[in-house]
Amino acid sequence: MTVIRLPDGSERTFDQPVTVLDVASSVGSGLARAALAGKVNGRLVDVSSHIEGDSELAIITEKDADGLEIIRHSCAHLLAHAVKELFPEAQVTIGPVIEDGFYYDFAYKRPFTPEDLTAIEKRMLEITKRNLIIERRVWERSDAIGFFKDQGEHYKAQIIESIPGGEDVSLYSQGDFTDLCRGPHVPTTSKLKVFKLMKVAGAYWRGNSNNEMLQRIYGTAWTNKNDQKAYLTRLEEAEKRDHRKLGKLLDLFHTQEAAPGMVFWHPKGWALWQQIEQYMRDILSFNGYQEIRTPQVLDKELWERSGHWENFRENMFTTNTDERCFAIKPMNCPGHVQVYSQGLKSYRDLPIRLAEFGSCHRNEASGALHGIMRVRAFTQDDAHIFCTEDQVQTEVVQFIDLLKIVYADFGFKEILVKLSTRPQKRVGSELQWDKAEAALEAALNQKKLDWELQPGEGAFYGPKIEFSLKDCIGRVWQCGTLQLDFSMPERLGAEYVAEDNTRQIPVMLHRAVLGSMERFIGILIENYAGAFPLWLSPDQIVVLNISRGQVDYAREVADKLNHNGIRACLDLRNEKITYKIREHSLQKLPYQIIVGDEEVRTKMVAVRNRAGVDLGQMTVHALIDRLKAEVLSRAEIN
RNA sequence: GCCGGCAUAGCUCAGUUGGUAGAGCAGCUGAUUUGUAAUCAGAAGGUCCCGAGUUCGAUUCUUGGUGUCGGCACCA
Repeated sequence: MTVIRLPDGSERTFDQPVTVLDVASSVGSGLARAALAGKVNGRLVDVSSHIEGDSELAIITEKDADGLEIIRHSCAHLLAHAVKELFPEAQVTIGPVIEDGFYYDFAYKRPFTPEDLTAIEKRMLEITKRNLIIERRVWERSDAIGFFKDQGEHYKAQIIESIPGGEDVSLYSQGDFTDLCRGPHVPTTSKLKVFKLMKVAGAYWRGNSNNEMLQRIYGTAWTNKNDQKAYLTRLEEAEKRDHRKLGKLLDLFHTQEAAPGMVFWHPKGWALWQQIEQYMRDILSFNGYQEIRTPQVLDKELWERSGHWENFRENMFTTNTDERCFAIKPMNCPGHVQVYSQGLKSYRDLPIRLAEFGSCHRNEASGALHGIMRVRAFTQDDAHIFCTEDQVQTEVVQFIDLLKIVYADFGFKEILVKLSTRPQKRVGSELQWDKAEAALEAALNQKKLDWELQPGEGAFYGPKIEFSLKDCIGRVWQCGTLQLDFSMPERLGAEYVAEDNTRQIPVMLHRAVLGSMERFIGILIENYAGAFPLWLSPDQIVVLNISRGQVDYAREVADKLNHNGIRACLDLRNEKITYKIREHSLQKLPYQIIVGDEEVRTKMVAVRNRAGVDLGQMTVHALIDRLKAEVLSRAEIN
């Protein structure tokens, strides 16, 4: 006798062994039809799977998040099936679920074209209509390897070969197509209804650039047409927020062939930059940092000592002048250690926090460049904290607090936090790494942050905490970082005199809140869609005259605003007021002042915001007070 | 760096089955002096990314670069 407990608490008793589908049928035929999989004691299984012993069971349908995930996974198989039918010579490799969809990697003699994608998608649809049963079968590992080798599927055979010996493997078949897979899958191909192939791209076999390049086909899949349509609309909308598009539209910056991966900042973009930089400067000085400035170009020898030369020589810009080899700094840390090391430091001086808006150059791979998010010349809001081991935890916690305040002020609500630990290629002893990793983990837990572990992703000199933000289409970009470094101070000879009069080596924390100014501004543009809050807007308000008669008064108003610290501009062009309003609204300028004969007479101004909300008439002084309050609050408009 | 796409006026984009190109907006000139998201008219604007090849002739075809876009790899 088997007792099955359902999520609503009810129990069903069966005399003989049952499958998930049997249980679903016993509840109702509707549920049986909707069933995509089952969750038995927390483990996802196929509907056809047998339930062993008394169990808790949830029937998974398309209404469950797990259901959508299974649909996407099955769509990946469907894609592989269609490709094998159309291109029998193509070899299949892997096809996982990703956010909003799935992909599958193929090895094929020529690249797939957009026309191929159309044909493949059509074939996928046909296969769903065949209503093929998707069957799971467990094979012996060696049999499975033979099976795929016989079919010329060498990649699949390789994947199974890398599964530990002795373990059985599960294979899923639909019609003539069989793929290695853990599952579960939907019961029949007809369950897959809403999907779309999105793009093809190259991807290395097993993610290793020494391996051959495969072709990855990306697709999206949903439980219903509306969700898919909403997703596609979301992508279209996101494109309008693209920082490259807005950078041009709002005249913030440009790039050109003469300087790939480097940004030309225009007056408006630079005004935005300056606001951010000044804001950070205030925050730093309030939190006990001292700002410094270090040379752009330093002797190669210093980079050899720091270890950067050995690790990143390929990505460093160098210059040979007067028979000496210099490197253009890719990092600020060696420079900061030089400043620290001027004059003997006492334990009483620590912690010392040296900050720099450091301009760095890295010769990034051409394919890595992306708008202003990944560039070759960038400015870090960098700082290095020199402290004792005992002070590390406090400093890390304080930094996390500071970062949270800053991100909140810029309107970011979703911050992804990761802890990256020791990489293969590293300096420093195992003991140092143990201590460093433990210290960061302790701080994260003390702040009760929701963090993810990234083993092996740390810097060569120490582990790091990464704080990432998402761009308009959900790509994740690392911004803030905190790196613990027990090695660099020693390598570069930093020390302090301890309480017992011995010379000790300080611990160094590398940290940046925004990361790179360029990247942060790029994300800021996308998050606000170019409609910045008042405190960040390059131009905060524009004064518009209706006709020639108000030119003098308009000038007077703009002057008064500017003299009171408001970034005001004038538009006295001989254009209709509706034309000017439209133009400045499209430029996302926060506020507009309209002055006509009436305002000249009453010594007032008529104010509206970029969304078209009429704020009525007021005196210039009242307006200034209002704007100043809004700037201080850093509030978002509308 | 790797795989694939793209590169035409300041911007957004048409176009040429090989005969050196066109629109809208912006800019310029003129008229209009306007009350809350586009006033009208005129003139002007191009190394069709760069180099080589094929051809009587290349913006178009071939090829080599550069930049850029989408991924992959990388990211101190």
